[in-house]
Amino acid sequence: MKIPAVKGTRDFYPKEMAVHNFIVDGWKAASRRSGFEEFDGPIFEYLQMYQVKSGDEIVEQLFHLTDRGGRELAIRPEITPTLARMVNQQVNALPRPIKWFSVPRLCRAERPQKGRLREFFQWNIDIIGEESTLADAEVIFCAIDYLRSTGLTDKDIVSKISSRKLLAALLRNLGIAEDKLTVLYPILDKKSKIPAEAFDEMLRKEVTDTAAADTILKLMELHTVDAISGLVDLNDDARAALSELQDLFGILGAMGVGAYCRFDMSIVRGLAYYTGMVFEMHDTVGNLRAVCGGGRYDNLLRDFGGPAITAVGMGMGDCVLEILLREKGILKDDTLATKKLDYFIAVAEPTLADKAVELAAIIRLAGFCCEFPYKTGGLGKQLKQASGYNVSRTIILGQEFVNENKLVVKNMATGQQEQIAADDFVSSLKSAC
RNA sequence: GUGGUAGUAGCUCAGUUGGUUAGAGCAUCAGAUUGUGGUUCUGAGGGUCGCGGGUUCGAAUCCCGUCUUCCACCCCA
Repeated sequence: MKIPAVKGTRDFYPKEMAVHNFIVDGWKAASRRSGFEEFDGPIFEYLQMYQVKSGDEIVEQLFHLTDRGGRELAIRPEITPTLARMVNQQVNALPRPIKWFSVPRLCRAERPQKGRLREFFQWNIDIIGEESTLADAEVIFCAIDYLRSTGLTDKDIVSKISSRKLLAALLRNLGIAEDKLTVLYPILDKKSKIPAEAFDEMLRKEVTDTAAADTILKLMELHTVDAISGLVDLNDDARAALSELQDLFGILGAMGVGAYCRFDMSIVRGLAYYTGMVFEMHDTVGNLRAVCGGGRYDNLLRDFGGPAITAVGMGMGDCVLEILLREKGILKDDTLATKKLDYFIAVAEPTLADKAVELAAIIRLAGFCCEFPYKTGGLGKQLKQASGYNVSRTIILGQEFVNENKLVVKNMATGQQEQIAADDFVSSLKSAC
């Protein structure tokens, strides 16, 4: 009986694995460049962990199970609660600021579609315990640093940045009640995702004051921080938030990634827990869903039973990223080798087959990648095999080994070959490591 | 959860108004090639036509159901 792969999952054959590793290796390298340390947790947690800050709808999109001890568990749909739990457990012992990253495998029981599967990987970086705008800047910088390292430019991607703190202050200034804010965030977040008329209607349903709604609509169109003060009167909170944003853009400019960054009031993020800077990165063409998103959240650790410590972080999924990298021609099929050997040993004299195994083992123990053929057919066939294996050098064991203990070492790129005494070759391996 | 789309070899796809033994390219394996590789030529293997039911003398083809894919909606941590 043939059992199919589960809906919304992927199989990583060596070819796909090479692509996956290309992405993950890039993520990890960028994280380390900015001084983040890697962590990971279990792939399942108590179901309750994901009910703390989410409603029932989100819990429905969870893969959950009951174990034999009756524990209600869920496969992790995100790593942030695990991060909060882990940090809380050792919060007094960890040196600040805590700069951690992770590349967890996550599962969500959603309907699969373009750029979204039921099982995926997500790069997360977080800085915990640092209030300075420098931390906000580092998170954004690190994400841009990675994308730039793949070959994407400021023509391809843009980081849209805003501030919940600023938005909240402006909305309060317009007479929006405090409890209305959390209702309004998810609506404002849809601004660039739905037709203008539909957005207009949704907004006016919640904001009955026509003048206030008009002002909100104008605010959402703004793309420079300075334009805000021309549009509305600023109170102290708004001025403080504005100055923070200006700081942030100043730092990003000084870090050399200003061209990737743009102020965009319409970036709100649907989630309630963001309290400060929020950002999303998109392809400039705008066909795809966000490549990554994040922001500052002040209450996360506290929500999970810890102290009130501020944090800032972001997540980047592998699905949209891979689509983008393919669209931009950065990832192509057959550009990534699934196998690469330093040496392949070809056997020209069938009696030397055992010698090939011995020599291969010596080369491997010296730290090099090496294979020998299982079947010693024609030499031509073995060289063909070596070509397929992406080999740098092929060692031919033949008559000269029988007569003079010499190896033929063939450079597979140039086709040139030379004879080397077997003992010299082995000692050169040892001196190389 | 809702709507649409498609499903034929490992992959990409042909397959006539329903009609004999379902084909091609690529890939794989073997041979040409018993001391020299990526090319070329020859051959071979590989199919429950997604699965189940129905209509029919006869179904890859028509109908129903189901699973899966892709796309959009809901949602997006």
